[in-house]
Amino acid sequence: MSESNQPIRKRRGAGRVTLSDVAKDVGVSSLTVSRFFNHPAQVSEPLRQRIGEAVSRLGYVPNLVAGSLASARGRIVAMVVPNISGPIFAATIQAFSDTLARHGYQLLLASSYFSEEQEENAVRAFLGWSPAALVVTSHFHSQATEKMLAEADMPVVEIWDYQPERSPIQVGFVHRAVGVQAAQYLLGKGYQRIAFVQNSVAGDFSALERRDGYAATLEEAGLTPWIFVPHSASAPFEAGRQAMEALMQRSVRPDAIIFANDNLAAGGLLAAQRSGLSMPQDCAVMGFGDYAFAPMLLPSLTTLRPPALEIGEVAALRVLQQLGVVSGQSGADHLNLMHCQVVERESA
Amino acid sequence: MSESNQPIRKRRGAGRVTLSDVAKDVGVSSLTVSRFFNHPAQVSEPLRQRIGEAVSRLGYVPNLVAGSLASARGRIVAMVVPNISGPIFAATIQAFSDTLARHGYQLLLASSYFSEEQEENAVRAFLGWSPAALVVTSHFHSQATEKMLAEADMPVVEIWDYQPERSPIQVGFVHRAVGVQAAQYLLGKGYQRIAFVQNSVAGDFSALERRDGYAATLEEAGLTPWIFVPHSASAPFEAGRQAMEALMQRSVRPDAIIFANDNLAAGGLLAAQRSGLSMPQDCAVMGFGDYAFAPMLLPSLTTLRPPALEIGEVAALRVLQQLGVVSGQSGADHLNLMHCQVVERESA
DNA sequence: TTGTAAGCGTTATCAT
DNA sequence: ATGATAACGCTTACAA
Repeated sequence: MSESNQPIRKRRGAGRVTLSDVAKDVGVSSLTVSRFFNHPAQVSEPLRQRIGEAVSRLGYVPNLVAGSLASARGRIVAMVVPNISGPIFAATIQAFSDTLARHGYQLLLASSYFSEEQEENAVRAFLGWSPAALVVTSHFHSQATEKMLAEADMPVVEIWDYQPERSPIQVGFVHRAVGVQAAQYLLGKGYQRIAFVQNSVAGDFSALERRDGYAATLEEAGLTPWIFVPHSASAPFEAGRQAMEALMQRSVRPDAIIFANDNLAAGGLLAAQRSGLSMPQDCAVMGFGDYAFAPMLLPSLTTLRPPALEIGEVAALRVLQQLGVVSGQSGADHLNLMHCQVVERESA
Repeated sequence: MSESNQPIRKRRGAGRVTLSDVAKDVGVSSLTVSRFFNHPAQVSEPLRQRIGEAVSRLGYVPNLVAGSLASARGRIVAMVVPNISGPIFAATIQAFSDTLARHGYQLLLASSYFSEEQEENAVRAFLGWSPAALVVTSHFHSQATEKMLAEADMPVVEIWDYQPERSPIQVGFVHRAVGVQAAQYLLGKGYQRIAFVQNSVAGDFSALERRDGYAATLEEAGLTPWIFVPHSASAPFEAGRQAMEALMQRSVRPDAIIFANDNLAAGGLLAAQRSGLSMPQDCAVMGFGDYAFAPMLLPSLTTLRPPALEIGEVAALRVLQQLGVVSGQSGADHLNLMHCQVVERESA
């Protein structure tokens, strides 16, 4: 029998090629191979050649899990958004993920569906991976989540919102100001009886902030806010239809409606068409989000365009700066105020 | 001085509460605390009580990185899709992520932008995390990616495609068949001069398979396929417009056009409207994808609806079955053939 | 520029 | 039902 005392040791690691396998092959210590990856400058040129050759010949894939455990800094960034498939956050996720990937970081993603409980679960699960950074959406969190964010030993970013008094890095805009912006736009156009249709999704608190901005602006102008609340269970389109029908059969009709988002607005517009109304003559309509379909509706939808892509990019950049991966001044750059833009089309 | 010989040891682990901290607090070995999480049945009731109490009092968060290294099976699943923000894959990602999360698995996500090179990079990066499973989109991969998939020591799933002869689990539909389906639908409606407009994105090979299905069907019917190729650099809307204008100023016009996807179709429809054409009288239009705006166009868009959400759900389920997390028969369930559905609206 | 030794926090093995 | 010990594969601190 030859060499039968070779340790079997295939218990766990299923025979993957390891750092020391490469090291053995080249005839150096595993430390040197590690340096080859993390500090190539510290390895001599001839050695670099031979190691590089061995790495690709052996098909070595660095075990990032082991690396993270050893260094306590994994190249993963975790992100929680209300939803992935909505037209709003997808662009942010995409930009965020791409910017990270360009620097060797991967994205761990979960959605909260505007539920603080689900957000909390996601954050808790993420923390176990000790990600390099943690990104959450808006400043509305459960107490437990707040606590985790405060104690988390890593950069924390809040996106799609802007609360200068909060300590996590803020990348977004002030929703209340967006409500003001919408109301002012319509007032400037001469509309007087301006209604606001709330989102049918209960947990969308940011939409309520936009509503508050609208209400305050109307009151300042000496007008009475007029808020319609759809049945909370209904789907967006349906809620928009509901709102439009209810509002237009009043004896005193609104002359303009701000919908909490473009989905609701689209539902409203279609309902109006069906009733033979012609917009914006009978009633102006304004949305929020500038979803892909906004320019294709009839009439095309006037709406507010949030800087979705920019938020993703800047958030990623701030994370990378905090991690020291890319350079950037330190000042008050935890504040990143952005703005929505009125996209004027036919409906208002 | 009291206890000044306490080991400093704050080198790396940044003072997080560990398993053995909890164990020390309760007065058991860390092994028992580990069991409390992974095999609760093996821990006696009174101990379970005390451990549970200590865990929440100390705010212990399991270190998933350490756990993964020790057990060589992390609760992470990696997924590569062409893009996140497109209207097509978002629903799949959402459903996939949610189904996984329900079973304690997290989603690691990256996008390839229909580039085999970017896909390869993403897969390579993911493998380092030794995810529990790996999901990629379609069967078009670089050689190196194929090799990695073949050698990966974990369940591999290909979604949005169906190639029964391939070994990874297949969850999706046959794109060629969808091309046939579209052509047959239009032929059935009596259209004769049916054109196909290719995607302007170069790497979208699946769209080419749909085209081939269309071409074969026309030839079988004794008709000549008529394929329009937009400038490869142009954006989808723009490409659709381009195609529509080019095709409609021919002396012999098509009486129906199949666009590679709904974005192109929307561009085409808008261009037609602008030229004063009325669809489908002057020319029928059919898309692919059933994007959110399809019912809101004028005319509303007839298109093929892919089972996006279902793909995500089933893919997640198959992964969980392979991992033994949920039960399921073993047979030939690596094959999951689904179908697209013609959504008949006004445009064709 | 290269190497040695000591963890990182958990789970698998084997024992009691 | 519980525990002692040895991995898991890598990186940091300290030497040489």
